[in-house]
Amino acid sequence: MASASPAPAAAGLPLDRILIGDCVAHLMSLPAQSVDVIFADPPYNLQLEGALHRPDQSLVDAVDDAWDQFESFEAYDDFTRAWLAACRRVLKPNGTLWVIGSYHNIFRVGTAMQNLGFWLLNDVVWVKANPMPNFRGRRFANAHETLIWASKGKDAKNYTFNYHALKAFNDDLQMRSDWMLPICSGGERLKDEDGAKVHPTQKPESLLYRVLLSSTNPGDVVLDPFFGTGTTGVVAKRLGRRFIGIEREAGYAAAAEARIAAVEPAPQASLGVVAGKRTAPRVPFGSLIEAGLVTPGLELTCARGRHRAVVRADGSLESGPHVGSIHKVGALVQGFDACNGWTFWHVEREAGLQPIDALRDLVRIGSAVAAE
Amino acid sequence: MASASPAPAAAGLPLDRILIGDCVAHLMSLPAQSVDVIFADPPYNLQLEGALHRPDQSLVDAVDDAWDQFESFEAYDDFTRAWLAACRRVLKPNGTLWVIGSYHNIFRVGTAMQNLGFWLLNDVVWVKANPMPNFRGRRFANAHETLIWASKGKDAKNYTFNYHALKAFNDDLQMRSDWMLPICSGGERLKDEDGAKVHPTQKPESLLYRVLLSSTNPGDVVLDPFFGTGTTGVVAKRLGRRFIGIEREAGYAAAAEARIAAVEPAPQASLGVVAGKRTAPRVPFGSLIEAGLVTPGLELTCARGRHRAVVRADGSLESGPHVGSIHKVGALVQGFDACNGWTFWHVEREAGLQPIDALRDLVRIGSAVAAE
DNA sequence: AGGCTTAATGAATCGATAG
DNA sequence: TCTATCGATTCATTAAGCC
Repeated sequence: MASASPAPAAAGLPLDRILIGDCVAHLMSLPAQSVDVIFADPPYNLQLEGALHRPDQSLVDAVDDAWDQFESFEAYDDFTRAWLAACRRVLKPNGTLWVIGSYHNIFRVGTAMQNLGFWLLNDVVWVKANPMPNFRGRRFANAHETLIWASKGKDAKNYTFNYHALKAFNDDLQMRSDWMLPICSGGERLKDEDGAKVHPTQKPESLLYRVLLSSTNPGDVVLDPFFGTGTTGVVAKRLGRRFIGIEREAGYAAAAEARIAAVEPAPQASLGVVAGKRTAPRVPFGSLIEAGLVTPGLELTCARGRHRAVVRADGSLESGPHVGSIHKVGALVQGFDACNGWTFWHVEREAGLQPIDALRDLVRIGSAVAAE
Repeated sequence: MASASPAPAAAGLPLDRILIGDCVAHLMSLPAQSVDVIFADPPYNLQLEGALHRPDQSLVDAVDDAWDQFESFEAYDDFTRAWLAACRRVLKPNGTLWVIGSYHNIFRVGTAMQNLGFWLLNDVVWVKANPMPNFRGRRFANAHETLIWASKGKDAKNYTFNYHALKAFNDDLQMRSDWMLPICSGGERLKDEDGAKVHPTQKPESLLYRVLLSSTNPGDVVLDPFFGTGTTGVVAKRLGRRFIGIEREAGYAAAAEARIAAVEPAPQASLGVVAGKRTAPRVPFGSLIEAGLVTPGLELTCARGRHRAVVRADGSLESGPHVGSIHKVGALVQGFDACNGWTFWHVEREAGLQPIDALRDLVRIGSAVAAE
């Protein structure tokens, strides 16, 4: 699976593979506008000095790897602009980019993203259920990290956001920008033979699960330019998404490859996401008349019975002086600029008042059955 | 109390007063290295277009004031650098600076702070207990704002941080970087004769209470260059700190002055407002999947085994034609309007059928155990 | 008074499609 | 590219109104 050779320029993507080497070089060799989502966990530029001990004098295993060392803010900014620009080229016009970071680097990353034209959709805070405490008592316990989610530009509005799936996931309340999740520990945390952490900043699968569930569809291509030990690949495989990993250190890539190979994908049938009305086939009001569910002359009312209108043969409504579509007349009788006539207007049924939206559902089910 | 005359250059500070005018000009007339803490709530540079309506067609009262309009990122950056540099001069060597913002501006502010030499101590997220929802279903609900807390430089280590006071405040757990607090509403929110809000972005006193309690001592001087309606002054007076407010709009300053005059310095009386314990974290059904306690494809049944449903990867259930949350599908299969999915749906375990609510308890215990 | 229902509102970068 | 139309979308809290 792992490979050090650059991907062919325009002949398809190296799907479900890990490219070993510098991410900017590899990104430049991938076709433009070819991936759906990018998740990036770049070096945080932690700027630590000296060793940190816990109150019991044990040593904290800090992130002091060479890849996290930069000479200056300018050097870090140069690095950041380079990989962000390379990612931008590879991203589809309606793709989105996720970046995770801490206060050490996230402000510089966010600024660079805005300067490159990315349009910020949300910042999301990963609130850690079990963060490392602050041992010196000189600051607040650093209990969160920040993710930035962005589209390619202000006018790129057709990005993927599985709103209803996330809402169902969250017990029918819309998902918020604060996610409380435990850090990566226990059996999920990769350890070597000595019990040492394989990677100092392995992200929990739960975090990537929520990222990919919200912003990708099954079959989408997810690229991770700082693949590390491959959490992005693990969750992508489990959720039926394709991944492309780029990792500079062969040791991390090897650990990732073995880890991903052991993953069992979720059953295909369970991968569907809850769809909203936006994805349902459009049914004009006139179809209800054609289907015989509504007859010309029928009186519609609002839920309270305050407003009334009569159905005309051409699918328009008439209410006093107002004539027009179900939406237009609904807006006019209320004095609003706009109105969703499907949920505003009701018909009298045995069970009481019913929105005409329910009749539309009947038409949809009917045509689905007829199509089989 | 309010005054438009500049403060004398070196003859003491205009304590407990509001200076009306541009903050950079006023800051330049104050003595260098003279204030202990600065709290700044600058314009966020929201870039709104068009009107936003709620689903009930009511209009969202947006922040469209002239003071929040900037021509470009460059103009906003110039503005930011100017006030930050002026603040830096006035700050004592061991003083600290707080800035609050949202994803629209906070990345630029944080970058500018680092570039000017400020040393970031923490970023703190104000998680809103009751944020405004997302009305169009196209993003995550923007449920937090970010504060940056910084010292004057890497070597300025003798700043004030009342670690033990905060720990006692937080039920003997060290204070974390995520603060859940309600937005400013009710009697605390300033309204004019017509019932309209006096300031569009009034901050809650509980937020300033925590800021000043953590990073100032009684008698310290707190400066706020974007004073608005004076929440910083209110809390400073209540906590026995001195304040200097700078505000460009005389109307805001007048409201602040009247508000502060009515404040009784009585710390203990206000403690109860903010000392409220964080309630048990809500665990949505999706978290059980993220935690691996439930896998996509698993079959759930009701207690009698009459109804069955399959778990999907997005945290929804599927039962015949019904797809949706645990609650929605529970209601649909029974023909009810509502259902508590947590107690209705069960999983097969060695000990027999078990409600999924028991698994939720495991998630809560798991994060608590991991935190120890 | 008290309990219930209805209305109001908050730092918001909040469409898609056919013609 | 612009315009008109269709029609999708909300949570917690406070306050007011109504029996």
